[in-house]
Amino acid sequence: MNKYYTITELTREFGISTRTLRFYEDEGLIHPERRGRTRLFRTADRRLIMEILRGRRIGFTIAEIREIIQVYKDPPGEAGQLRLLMKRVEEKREELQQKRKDIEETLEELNNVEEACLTRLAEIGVGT
Amino acid sequence: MNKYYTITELTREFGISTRTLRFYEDEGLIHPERRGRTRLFRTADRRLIMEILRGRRIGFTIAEIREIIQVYKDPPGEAGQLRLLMKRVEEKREELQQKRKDIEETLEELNNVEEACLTRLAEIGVGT
DNA sequence: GAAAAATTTGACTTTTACGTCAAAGTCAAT
DNA sequence: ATTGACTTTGACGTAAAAGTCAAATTTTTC
Repeated sequence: MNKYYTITELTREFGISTRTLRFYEDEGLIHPERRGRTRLFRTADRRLIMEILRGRRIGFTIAEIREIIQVYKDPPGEAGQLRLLMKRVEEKREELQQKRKDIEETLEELNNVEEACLTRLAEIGVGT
Repeated sequence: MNKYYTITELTREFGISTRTLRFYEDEGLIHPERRGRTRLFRTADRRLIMEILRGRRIGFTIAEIREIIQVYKDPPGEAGQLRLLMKRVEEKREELQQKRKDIEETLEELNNVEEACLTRLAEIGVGT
């Protein structure tokens, strides 16, 4: 079938605007096909968008996301480049591990807040 | 001793600028004491800054961070407010869990990239 | 107590990631 | 062929989170 997605189908699915997708195209993150001037999105484009949005949720900048996509598209062949890439990977790993730790600590705090709320609610009104 | 920290001590420790700390003060996140016009930071301020930076790393906005600080400073007493807060806590929890999942997936991908690099390096140059 | 270093304030600028039009083109259905 | 929905392009706008710069104070050090 090789179905095409229209731009609004995708914006609805992902809760983003057409402006956002156009922006991602301008930034070179996606390259939907065209019929005339209208963009036609393939399944591959859709998957890529999902990855872009994941990167966005994590807090990656457009430049970082572009870089990641780039590496997947054509991985470096030369040894120096490979080592450089590995260094960058290691940096990113540390950043993400820190972020994960931050998140876990914050989740803990959310638990405390919730408990405090429940306790307080029990104190003032008997009904839950 | 009840030591004071100067603004630059803190900027150096946390790798941020004085502008950032002033900005956080303008935004009502911190309230360092003053001797004349100069800011004097206490240990409590320092801890608060650490929490602000953690929030920042997670991707919280200033407004969200302010809200969190506010809840800690004076938790709501009224039942309706408490329920509202619990709802917000639940939303944040889901957001953070999603983010954690995103991070874990990305860490997995980083592993793959690293392995691919190592494989490729082994292929081309024998020396590691 | 004078010079040097640090700090403050205020105003203006920048960057990122889009939002918001407006005008024109396009396609699907009537 | 026209209506109406959708899409594109381009230009300009915006909000958040600082950065930058200059001038005035203040503090510290010798």
